[in-house]
Amino acid sequence: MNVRVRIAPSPTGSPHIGTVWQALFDFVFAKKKHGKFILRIEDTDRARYVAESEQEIVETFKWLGFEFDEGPNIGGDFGPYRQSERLEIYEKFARELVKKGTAFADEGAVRFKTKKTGVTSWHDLVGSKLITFENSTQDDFVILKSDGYPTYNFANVVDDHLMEITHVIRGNEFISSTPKHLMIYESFGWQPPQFAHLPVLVGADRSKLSKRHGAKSALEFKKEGYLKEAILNFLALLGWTHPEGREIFTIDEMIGLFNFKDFNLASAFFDTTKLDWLNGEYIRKSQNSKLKSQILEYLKDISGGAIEHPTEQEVEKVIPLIKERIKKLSDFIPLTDFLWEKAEYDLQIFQKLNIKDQKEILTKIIEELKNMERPWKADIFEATFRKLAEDLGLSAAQVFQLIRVAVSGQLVTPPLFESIQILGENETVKRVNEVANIIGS
RNA sequence: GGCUCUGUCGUCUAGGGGUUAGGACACAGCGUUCUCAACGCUGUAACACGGGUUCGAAUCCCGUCAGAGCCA
Repeated sequence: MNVRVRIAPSPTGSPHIGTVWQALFDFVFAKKKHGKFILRIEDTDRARYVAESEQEIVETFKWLGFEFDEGPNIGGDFGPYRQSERLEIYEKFARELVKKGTAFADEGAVRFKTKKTGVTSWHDLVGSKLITFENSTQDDFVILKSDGYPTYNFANVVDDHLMEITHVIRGNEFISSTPKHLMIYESFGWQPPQFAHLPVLVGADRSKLSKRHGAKSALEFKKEGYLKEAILNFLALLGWTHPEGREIFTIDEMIGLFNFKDFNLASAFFDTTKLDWLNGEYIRKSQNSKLKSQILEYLKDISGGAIEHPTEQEVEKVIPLIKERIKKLSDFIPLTDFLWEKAEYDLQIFQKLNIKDQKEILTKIIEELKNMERPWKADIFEATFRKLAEDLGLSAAQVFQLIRVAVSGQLVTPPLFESIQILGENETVKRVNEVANIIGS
């Protein structure tokens, strides 16, 4: 059997993380079965239609690597994959059902006549279980609205059949409408696909993640400095478990091992705490050269154009210093900007140091800096200021921390010696001098 | 309200008749340390509740409760 799986988002806004989570399993299953992954735009809800979101859907999937085999392309023709351009098809099939007697006209709309006896059931792939509905609970339902647009229930079935979809993988909010879908397949005499109803992702209030509840779009995560590899890995961990219990794995590894039977049926709370950790893990194990281009690309992205500083060489130099200190690409900025920009000083910060006579100490530090042979060497730098600390009756940590704040205006920076090396001898002395001048005794 | 799905540490989860209920994140403590990280070690923390079956139930069955979804 040639497996064909579709993801069918509605263009009601930039796809949020719940949609991406669904798409991940659609994609992984299709690849696992060496089948086709298809994108279809379900735009029959005209009230909520947002034109740009079609492009955002394509852009998001492309960014995450969900290459689809069939579907619209950026800037290309959405035509056949957009339901709004297939209205005559739904109308034709609705008429066919009326002719067969399983649907009837009702105040301008067309309504499907459900079976009222017996049961409708199917074997759901997720959790491998039988789900059964009494047909007596299924009311007649509208398939074609009076404005000529099909309802979700109808368009979905017709398109899935026409596109020869073999596996319908979607959220379990559709479990209740599946008996309706099955009845439509039956009255056409069509072979229904297999169903896999995934649990839904929920937000802090335990209700389904949605834009209305402030669910972030996938592209916002990109803006916040998350790597796509980390996002994908994190999403995979919600509901699915690697057979060896591994927490870190690639999508390719997942494709080889995936099975719906192993899915956890409970809805998962989307909590980014672990995503932050995973993102840090991915950054730490990234090759320096790769991380360099990721950071440069990120900086360019958020500034919306070319940037002067940091340059490629500057980023390269600083990467070993920050690699273990950033969880997100965005963390790069506050940690390093004092290196390429003028440091800003809030004098209150010096009080937090809990060191007396700072002006005098800074003067001594400047003296040492001026006497030190250039270029400064890390070991000599360290020995010099350890000695100075001892002479002043201070701990080495106190002296280093004072230099740190004097040079950066911050309590937290990358390692001091290395930072100063990037800053340069002249700039370092200049900054310490400035601080010594503005600080009170 | 009817129907359906789901309940294991704070979060993501493993397990699925006999386990000290395992792991990861987070959190706390200790170590290392020029700050912060990273790293290492240690710790706190869970089977929703009630019945039943059984020698034995977190695990199987029934009910209750709770949450979610769809429909009205």
